[in-house]
Amino acid sequence: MDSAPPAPPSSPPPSPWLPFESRRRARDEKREAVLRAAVQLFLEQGYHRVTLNEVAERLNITKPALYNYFRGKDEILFECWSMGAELVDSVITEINAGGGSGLARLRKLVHAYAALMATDFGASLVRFDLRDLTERNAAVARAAKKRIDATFRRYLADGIADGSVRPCDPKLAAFAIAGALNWIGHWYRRDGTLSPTGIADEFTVRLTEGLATESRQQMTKKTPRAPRRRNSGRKPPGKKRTGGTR
Amino acid sequence: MDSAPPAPPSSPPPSPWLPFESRRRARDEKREAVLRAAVQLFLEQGYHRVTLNEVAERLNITKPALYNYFRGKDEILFECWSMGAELVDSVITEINAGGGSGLARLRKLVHAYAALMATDFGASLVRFDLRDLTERNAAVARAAKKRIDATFRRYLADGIADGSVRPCDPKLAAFAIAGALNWIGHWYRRDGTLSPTGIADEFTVRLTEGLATESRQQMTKKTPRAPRRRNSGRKPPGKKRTGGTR
DNA sequence: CCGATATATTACCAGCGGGTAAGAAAAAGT
DNA sequence: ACTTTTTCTTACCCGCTGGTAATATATCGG
Repeated sequence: MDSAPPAPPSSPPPSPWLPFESRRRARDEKREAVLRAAVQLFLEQGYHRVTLNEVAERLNITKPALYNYFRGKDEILFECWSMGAELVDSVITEINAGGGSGLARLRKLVHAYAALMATDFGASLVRFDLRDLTERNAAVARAAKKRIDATFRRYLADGIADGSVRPCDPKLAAFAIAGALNWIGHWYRRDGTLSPTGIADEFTVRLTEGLATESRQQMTKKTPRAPRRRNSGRKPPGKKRTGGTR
Repeated sequence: MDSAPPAPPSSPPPSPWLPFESRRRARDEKREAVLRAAVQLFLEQGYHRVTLNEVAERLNITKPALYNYFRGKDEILFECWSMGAELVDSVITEINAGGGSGLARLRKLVHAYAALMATDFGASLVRFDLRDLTERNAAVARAAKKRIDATFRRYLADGIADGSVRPCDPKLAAFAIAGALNWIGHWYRRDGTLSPTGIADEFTVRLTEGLATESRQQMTKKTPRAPRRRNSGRKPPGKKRTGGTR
């Protein structure tokens, strides 16, 4: 999330491969540029309708050049998915680090997750079909999904235990909440009238108002804004891959 | 056109094309058999991974035979989708015919919709990608989706107006509810531990408890069972297509 | 300026899968 | 029984797209 020192002092053009410009940027930057282009196309048109030629063309290169960075189309898909998974993971890590009741943590998660669903890599979490991945990578993805689901359930269970959440079935409640959130990734449009933060705010109240023990409980309005530098201890920015290879 | 009487008195085997049996059933029955086989495969493996050969094979016929009933693969997809849309439409029609407060009707819709998501044709509503359709058919599908969304919003707005629902933004609330419901189509498994009616019951309370004006309002427990096809009264069996062609 | 290495290109292949043409085999009509 | 019509099969095509080989061009260390 807050990794990679923004950029060397130079303007960041959309594509590092300007037709005949200095194409000497670091390998990882190019890799990421491929992912950004790919995730956008995949979301726009759907994985199967996007050809590698299209991805390459958008980057001013040709198809085989992609194979310097990825083993194949499905690996690109997986890496896009992983980017989203890492975002969620870092959100969860941060919430876990902080305190609060079960309900409070649940609300933080709902808010952050809703906002994530309005981003490309976030949406890719729910719009890509894991069956397009190799069995190995699909297993990694399933595991990550399971962790996320478990987190929702744990916050709910914790909330019931500490009295901040009304008794309910955590499994089904988590499905309901996660479902409403995931669906954002399907209907949200950048050019629409609703802003990501607006959606996140509204969903936070809407999805938890029925669960809270006190009807008008104080809604901790702590929008994390810029994450303070104070998490210097845990989570080093360096390549914290979720796992998965081919 | 729709002269075909419902069915000759005989048992309905899974496939009307038993290897070398009497293959003289009515055309529409075969058409539907294709759709049932197709929707199952599409959900199992995903549209793009299913070949027409596979569909045909499961029916003990060969690929070109399918072209006697459909113009192409994408039309089969659309017809599957339409089956689901018709189910939802009939649910809505039925609820509209009955009375009740906005909240009461919303709850009926949530309950019926949740149950639908646990069926093949119901799930196809949210698991199929409309971009695989021709532009013409996609437009029909979008229109149907819009009608469904509008219904959710209307019930909410009605509920706010008649005082059964707390004031809220109907648009976002509808998105939240519909999202949670639609997601069922993605995680529900026939062989799981949760029953469709159990899910429907739970979701009905979970998704509306926060909206109700009175916390413990009487939950009208009128399970309308499965919306049986061939409901003799309304919706004449004759090709009441949603629209759409190629 | 010169090899070595990373990076990109041109040209190509192979398989898959939707779709079609032509004709066999049932069903239905007469 | 013979024709007509519907239904289904065998055989085929062809375009598309992921992936590869061989080669060219930067980039960099020296």
